[in-house]
Amino acid sequence: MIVTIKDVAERAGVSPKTVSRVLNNETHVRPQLRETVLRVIEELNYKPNMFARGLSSARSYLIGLFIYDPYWSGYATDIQLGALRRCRELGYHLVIEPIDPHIEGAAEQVVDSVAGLRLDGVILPPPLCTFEPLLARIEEMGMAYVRISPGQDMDRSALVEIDEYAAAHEMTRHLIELGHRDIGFVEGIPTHAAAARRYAGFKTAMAEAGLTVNPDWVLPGMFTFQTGFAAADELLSRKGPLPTALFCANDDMALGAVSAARKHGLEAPADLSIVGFDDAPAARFSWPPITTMRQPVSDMVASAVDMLVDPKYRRDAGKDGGKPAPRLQLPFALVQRQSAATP
Amino acid sequence: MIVTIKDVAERAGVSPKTVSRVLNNETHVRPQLRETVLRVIEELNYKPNMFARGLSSARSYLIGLFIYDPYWSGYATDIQLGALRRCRELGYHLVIEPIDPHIEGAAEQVVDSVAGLRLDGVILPPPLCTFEPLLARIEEMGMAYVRISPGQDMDRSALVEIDEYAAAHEMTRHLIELGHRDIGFVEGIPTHAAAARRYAGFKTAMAEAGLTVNPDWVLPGMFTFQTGFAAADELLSRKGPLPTALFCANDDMALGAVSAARKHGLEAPADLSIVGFDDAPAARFSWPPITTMRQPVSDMVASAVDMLVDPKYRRDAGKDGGKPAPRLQLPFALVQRQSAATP
DNA sequence: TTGAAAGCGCTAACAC
DNA sequence: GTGTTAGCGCTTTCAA
Repeated sequence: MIVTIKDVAERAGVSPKTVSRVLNNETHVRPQLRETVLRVIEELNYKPNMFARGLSSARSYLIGLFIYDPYWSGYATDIQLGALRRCRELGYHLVIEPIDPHIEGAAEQVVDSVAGLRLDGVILPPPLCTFEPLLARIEEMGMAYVRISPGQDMDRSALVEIDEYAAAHEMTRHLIELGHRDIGFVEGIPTHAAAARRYAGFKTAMAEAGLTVNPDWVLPGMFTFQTGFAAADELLSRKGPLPTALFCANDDMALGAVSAARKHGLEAPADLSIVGFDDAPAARFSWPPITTMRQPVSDMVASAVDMLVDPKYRRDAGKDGGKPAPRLQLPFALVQRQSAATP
Repeated sequence: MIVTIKDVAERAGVSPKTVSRVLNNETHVRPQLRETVLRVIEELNYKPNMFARGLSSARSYLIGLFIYDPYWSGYATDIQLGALRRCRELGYHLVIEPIDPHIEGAAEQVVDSVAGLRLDGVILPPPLCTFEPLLARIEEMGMAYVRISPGQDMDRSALVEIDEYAAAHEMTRHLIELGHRDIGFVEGIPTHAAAARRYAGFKTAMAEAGLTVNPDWVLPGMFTFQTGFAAADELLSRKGPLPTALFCANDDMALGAVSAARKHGLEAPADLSIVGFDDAPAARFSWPPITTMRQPVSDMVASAVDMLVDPKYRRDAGKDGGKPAPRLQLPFALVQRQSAATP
């Protein structure tokens, strides 16, 4: 009923070890023999048992993706898709584990619970990539991991990112070139280091253009629709002068801001230009479509998978303090849509 | 370095088998011995190796969730959360596998690729729960599976659902009681059987109230923001008479419809009542918040996990043609928010 | 370039 | 109630 490596070996007239060699693309197999084995594998529809494999070798063909995203923004969506896609391409499987940093001991518990899975590595997107208890436990267990856009501790582990600072700088330039001088900013989660770098890029671009940042127009946000809504709602409720443009640190908040503006009888971009960051799916389909900064999130996570699969990151690699942790920077791109225009 | 069952056994002064018994909550272990073993496990921070376990037993402690949701609606979000949560509670892990039904052979390929994982079962949410090639392959492989809201083939396998028909009926009644007589409907994906049952519930409720369904006001949709937007956009562009309420077969489309209405200078609910279905997270936070029908999606999937973990659904259970496939129906609830009012 | 033997860490089956 | 024995299906030695 269930086909094992022995069945394949018998039918192909070779030893199990030879089949194993073919399976793992090892060298030292006569091309002709390899062909035969491959054919038999096909014929018998043989699928190697991952458990037997994992038990006797150092690899599990399993990658972990740790997430915390209670509001399931478009960002988290892309993260998953990228990981899923590349895992599929490489013959790996993805194990997703949510972790709530606010729950005492949650991180440790999750890491322990996957310890038995012998994951080949784990991927840490924001905000978990800067969650210290989690990092500590992962390192303690000797697991390989790659962080996505941590924005700090750059030499601590492999990471993939975009230049958040430069991207925010470019977005701000875009607003300024459109003719805006009074620009507000809705910040992201304070503990998310990338959020700080976006704000830094904004501030620098303003200063370089000889513009001052009005502190009253810098609002707190948590990267969610509601906090974007709340920030804009609060801003637009005031008596004083208002900015002509609002730079939200991500798309979900920009969407919320558009909604809040509407509540105040204001339309984007006619009455207020609103831009986001990330290029989440919803930014494309909302009304108006949101001008944003595209981050190749899927590609970033796919690269993270690549790093984990690469032999030198595997858990049996051993630390060679020599090499610095690899740091991959992917390109970003301004996506002009209809939520921003001349004031 | 790595703690095995033998280490625990030695330290506790028992045999490995006894440790195994404790691990698996088997009977026939003296309470006192059990205590000792548990303490040693704790002390040594022992984590059973899933591979060894899976290799020698029939269980993998792995559940598969197959999804197809290119637009990552709120529905898919809840599906995942429910599965993740219950798996965590039961000590299982979730392996997520996307399948695109439009790609020739994709289903077969995915099922083959997880064959080596010996999943304890797979969960099939819409629209995959009615995708024949997938079902066929899963059955061929002898895998246990539970479908979510398939709406057809009710005796084919275990399933979890709500009474879509009754729910849509109730929502329509709500609109009618609000005073609406001219009600439009935006349909869901045609191949999604549950979508048809929602429409049926709508039609019956209308008929029962002596109201006619204007076929011009029944628009096609695909359960996405864009198709909801497009449907409403098209409807509102017409010269003729317009409905006073629009029942969208899910929340994402309702959100799109709200957006389209706005494009035409119409506000919900003042100018047009718009309701959805599902109670997706976004329905709560949009402006206006969407009146919708709550489906306990998370609980439904959690129940599906329970079914799969239950011994009698495990892959070593064997088919006993006697028992009918279990069918679990969970309660729904009307959630009145601000997108619907009297005409 | 190939194969034989010895486990990997756990649990099933069977003793005691 | 508890322990012993024998694998699960693969990969790793190491020998040929």
